[in-house]
Amino acid sequence: MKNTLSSILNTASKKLEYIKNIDFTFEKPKSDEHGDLSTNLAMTLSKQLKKNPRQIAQEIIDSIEFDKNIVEKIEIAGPGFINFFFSHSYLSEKVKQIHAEKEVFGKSKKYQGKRANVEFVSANPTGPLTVGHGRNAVSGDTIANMLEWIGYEVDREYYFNNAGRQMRVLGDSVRLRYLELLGQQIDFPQDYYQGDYIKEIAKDIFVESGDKYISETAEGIFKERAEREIFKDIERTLKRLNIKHSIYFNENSLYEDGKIEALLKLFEEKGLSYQKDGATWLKFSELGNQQDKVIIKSTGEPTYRLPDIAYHVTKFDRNYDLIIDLFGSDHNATYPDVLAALKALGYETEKIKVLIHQFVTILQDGEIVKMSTRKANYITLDELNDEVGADVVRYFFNMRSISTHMNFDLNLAKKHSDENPVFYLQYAHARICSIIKTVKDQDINSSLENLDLLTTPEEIGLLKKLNHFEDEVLQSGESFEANRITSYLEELASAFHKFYTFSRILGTEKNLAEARLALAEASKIVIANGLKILGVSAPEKM
RNA sequence: GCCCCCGUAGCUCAGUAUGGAUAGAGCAGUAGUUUCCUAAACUAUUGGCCGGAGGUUCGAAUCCUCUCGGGGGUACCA
Repeated sequence: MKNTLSSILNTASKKLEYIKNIDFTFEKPKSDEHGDLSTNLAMTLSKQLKKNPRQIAQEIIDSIEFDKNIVEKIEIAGPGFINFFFSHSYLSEKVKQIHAEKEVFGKSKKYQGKRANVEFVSANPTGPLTVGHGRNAVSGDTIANMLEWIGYEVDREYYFNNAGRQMRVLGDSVRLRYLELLGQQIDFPQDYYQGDYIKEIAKDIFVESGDKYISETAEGIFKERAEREIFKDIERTLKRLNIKHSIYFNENSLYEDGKIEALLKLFEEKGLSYQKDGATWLKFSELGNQQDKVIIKSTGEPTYRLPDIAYHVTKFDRNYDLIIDLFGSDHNATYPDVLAALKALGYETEKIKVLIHQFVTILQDGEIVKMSTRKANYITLDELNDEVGADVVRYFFNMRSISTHMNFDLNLAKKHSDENPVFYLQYAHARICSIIKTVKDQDINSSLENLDLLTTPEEIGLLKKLNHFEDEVLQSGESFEANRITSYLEELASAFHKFYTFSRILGTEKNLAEARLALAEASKIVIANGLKILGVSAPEKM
């Protein structure tokens, strides 16, 4: 729709100098009286041209050439909006396109040939994924889906770290539990991992090998075993949500491949690093950030910043056109340093989009549950999945903007109440499947020949909604906002339910019945495609 | 102290990028709809000083300043 209008408006550039090289923007007016699409172009131009916006709007309208078969009328309204009303034949033409394109309807080639990397989850294997990780996982995977729909070739990447203090503590937690099983008196530190899964891993080792590892260090078998088991669980949890990463990037490889060393050398050559108090510092204060930070501790161990920077260098080396980092707000202090360092090294940091999602607050029995992996006080993603199912989990996380602090009322989610709109969408889809089956039995087959018969307000409302799908997908993908898709689908389902209520297929004159069936089938395709983007199933029956 | 996010209807949230036309939706509430393709639906309706105060503008939920409230950060932890 927007493309069609852009090219129509461009015809005005033959007569109007100021229309040249303008990137037209359109919005969908809130009220139907204001047309199908609208632009505030004349109002924007009025400042620069110093003319009355309504007068500019009139000039534009007078200068454009358009086909009455596409645009029925153009109006100037309010302070200077130009409102466009599409013709019925243009709107119904979309039904033919949907029938022709089916499951690829809505896909765009705009970013064809471009490659994107979406890094998400990236939780270290220290325990089961929590509800908070769930938000990250679902958002990341859906963003990847949306990018694919607008033409990108996408890699889904998981970055993890199996060196460092965190994992050492994990290994030692298992070791202590193991010693406990051997009958030793242990002192289990408070800041160690308290969860039962630690005891289970220790028990497995004990059952298999007895006291064979009584003198083993934390870094050996204990850490290895814990990491392997926990990672396996994480992958299984993600798989339940239909999430699968294509690349697992291990921090260790950065050391093994000499990437860290090379980076350190580069910093030194460029005069960006210096030594102080036995540590190596990076001059972030000269790169526009608040203060210098340590990249190598006096103990010789790097801080997380150094491998993070090196890791992002590899993303640039892998030639992505778009690099997305998705993480929780607890990490919001780390990315300015990484970006500043990359920029100083000459990388095009504009390619990196850092998306930060806010925390999920869990309400259980009206009380906020404070979560901490270490204290084992959390609700796992698996538990949530058990309670409400993957469709609800995916839809729930997708329906809100990632920047919002989300309240997740467990009791409510468990209830399966009407408050969850995923059922509303799925029901619309199931209903259509049911109609198609019923009317096929009565020998009614959809036809694209008489779409001009679709003239009731409900039919036209549905046609209009279907016409917006491609624009919505594009806009969602470009802004990385899945909640645009969920809102759109809810409106589409609502338009369909209205159509269903007022436009019967059975008992209607044949040509009209066949046209209505074609419209219903088109709605089914679009709902299914939208749900596909979100990673939610489209059931045939409910 | 400083940085990031949030504050819009009883509840959960859109709308803020690019300022525009009477501020939207779902749920809850109220009143209705089914001899008829799935009532997990539909129709009508109640409900708002867009946290507050200034400012910019022909025009502000949207931009600027200040302020109040909530969350997350601010390590030689990740």
